Amino acid sequence: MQERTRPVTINDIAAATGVAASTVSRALTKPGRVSAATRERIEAAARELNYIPNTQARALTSGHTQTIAVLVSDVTNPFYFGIIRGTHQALKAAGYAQLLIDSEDSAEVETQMLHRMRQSLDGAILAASRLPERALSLLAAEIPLVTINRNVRGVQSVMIDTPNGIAQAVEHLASLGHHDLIYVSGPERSWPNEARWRAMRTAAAKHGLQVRRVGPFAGSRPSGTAAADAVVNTRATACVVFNDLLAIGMLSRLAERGVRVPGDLSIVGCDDIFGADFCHPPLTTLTAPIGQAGRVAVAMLLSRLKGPTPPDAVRRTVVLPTHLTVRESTGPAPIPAPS
Amino acid sequence: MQERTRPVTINDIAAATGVAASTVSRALTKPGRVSAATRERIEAAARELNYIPNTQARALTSGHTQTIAVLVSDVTNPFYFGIIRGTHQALKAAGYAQLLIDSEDSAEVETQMLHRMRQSLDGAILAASRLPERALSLLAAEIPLVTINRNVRGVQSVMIDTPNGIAQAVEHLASLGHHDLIYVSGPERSWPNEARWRAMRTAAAKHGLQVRRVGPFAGSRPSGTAAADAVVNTRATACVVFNDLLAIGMLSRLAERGVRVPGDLSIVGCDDIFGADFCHPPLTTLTAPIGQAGRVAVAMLLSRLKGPTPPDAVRRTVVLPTHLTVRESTGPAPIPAPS
DNA sequence: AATCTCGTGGCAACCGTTTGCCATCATTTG
DNA sequence: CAAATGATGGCAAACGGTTGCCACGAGATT
Repeated sequence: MQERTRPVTINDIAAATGVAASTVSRALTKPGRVSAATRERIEAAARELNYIPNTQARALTSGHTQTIAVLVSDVTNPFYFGIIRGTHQALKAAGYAQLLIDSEDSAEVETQMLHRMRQSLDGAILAASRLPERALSLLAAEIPLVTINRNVRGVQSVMIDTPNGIAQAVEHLASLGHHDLIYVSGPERSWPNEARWRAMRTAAAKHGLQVRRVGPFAGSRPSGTAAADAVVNTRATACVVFNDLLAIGMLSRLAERGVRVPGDLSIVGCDDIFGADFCHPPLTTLTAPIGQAGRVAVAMLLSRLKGPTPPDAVRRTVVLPTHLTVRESTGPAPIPAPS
Repeated sequence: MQERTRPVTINDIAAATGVAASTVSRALTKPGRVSAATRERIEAAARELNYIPNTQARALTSGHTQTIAVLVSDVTNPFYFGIIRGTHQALKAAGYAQLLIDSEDSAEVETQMLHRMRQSLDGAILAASRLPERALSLLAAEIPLVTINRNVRGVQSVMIDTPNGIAQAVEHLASLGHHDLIYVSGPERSWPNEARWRAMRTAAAKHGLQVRRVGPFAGSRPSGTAAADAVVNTRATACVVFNDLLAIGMLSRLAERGVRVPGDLSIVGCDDIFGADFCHPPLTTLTAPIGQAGRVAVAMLLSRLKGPTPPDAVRRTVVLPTHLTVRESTGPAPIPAPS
């Protein structure tokens, strides 16, 4: 029925209460700055008129947009769902909006987007950045940044301690009698991938086990085919896989080839994403506190936006623990067939 | 090294080229309005200085924020991944930013958020709105809206034609010799849920099959337990389930109870979400073009934002076809045990 | 040759809010 | 009782663009 009405502004409130616009502004944003009496009158009027502050105008002077970008390298990767959920919750609770950006696995898109939007953002959370270290530092000087699973000097970060979990996984496999392990590598330039591989080697060494690596593979389901084939060729009896997505892809291929899991081959994934518990067989995996990672990242970012960077009060890096969740994709090492 | 530099403004460019700021503005936004020569000079300077227009300031006068909100009822529901991906792609291509909002399945949050942000948005896409029809119409008057899977007079929408797919599913089950069908119902107030149930009844009637309904259940994995138990009680031989998430939940419970799928019970899901192909057994399901739905929704919204609502040139409702993807959760009806 | 057009660019107001500075008045202090 | 102090509110200038209106000059028209 009614025309699209012009939104209520502070001027309308000022007119309604007979004070200046500046007083309205202060009453609404700096509670102590005006007398309690007038503040109440103004607040009443604001409620009455159903006033909603204009974010754009606010941002223009204050420089704060109340918006945080969350960058993921691929929105369809279930690993990020948890993160997105976590950041979303925390941001919403703090009154911030979440701008979701898919960097399409491209460092260029990542920089471009961040650079172009920097005036519209108060900060950004980088889940799995593909950026080289130098570019990341540079960017961090332009806009407040928190990375997830990426450790760069001078940039706050939340690290998921998968390496430590890897040790648990290797222990688990060792106790099942496996001697010959494979690490199925993810993308070469992925930071967590390298960390996992290093952890795997040290853990294997500690238990006196042999460990090799195949790959690199993309951390996606389709790559599972090639990965599975590669692993089968090695004749190893157990493997730890870069992430669950890849592991699930492998599962399909192995079923196709008639390789029994865990009868012939035990598999450990990483992350415990959606699906890891209902694939077949359910995946033994390193459960990562993904949602928490998102929430913590937001907390770090926001605390920095509030206090003007108290040098050390803000912790630079937070490490979140992981643990091994044993399901059905791991089992005793097969008795070697007499050759 | 360098201080956080003040961003380049239109005035800087004006100063650099010796023209007025207004001319710069026009050169950059209304190409025909200035002479080619000056425009080129200005563009060169803009490139040179690495000028990035300030979105907030632009929005203030123009009223356009180049931002579209995408509302989902639960970010962690894999059904929305596809939609989010689709909208994201399309929006990015058109130079819009995507603001992701989780309505937490609450009509109240939905209205609140939309209302509060309406000044910061050019429009919104509602994937699975929980809003009553009236509220939706009202909201549509406030801010350009496109709904997905929700048909309300006067509101543009993208409909996924699952009902038609249901007919295919019933046909499939009929051909496998099933006579006694169950529809496992989703949330009561869900629009698509009702549509699916209606389609199921007419399809069953057409084939002379018996069909009942159990539920309502939440469209989530945990609800699968109760749903599975309910279905087993009915002694039906086949069921169509509101969505894949619920179906996958049922699968787990059925395995636990020793009910074989499809040996004892055939199951058809809806949506073909991530995971439907690798659960156990892989789910026969109605494949919905989810990503496309997101893209189409964006296209509809943007075309309306451009042309000032050419009454009919903009189609009001677009229907997207679905098809049945047969995997391994459906099979021949069991031979009834002699009682 | 005088006028009409049109293309081009500048001026200045405006979008809604924030904020530095000043004026006012009441209260406290010496 | 005069002066200093502090609390409170108004004025006006930003913030970075956009846009209506006007002015100027060149080419076209009569």
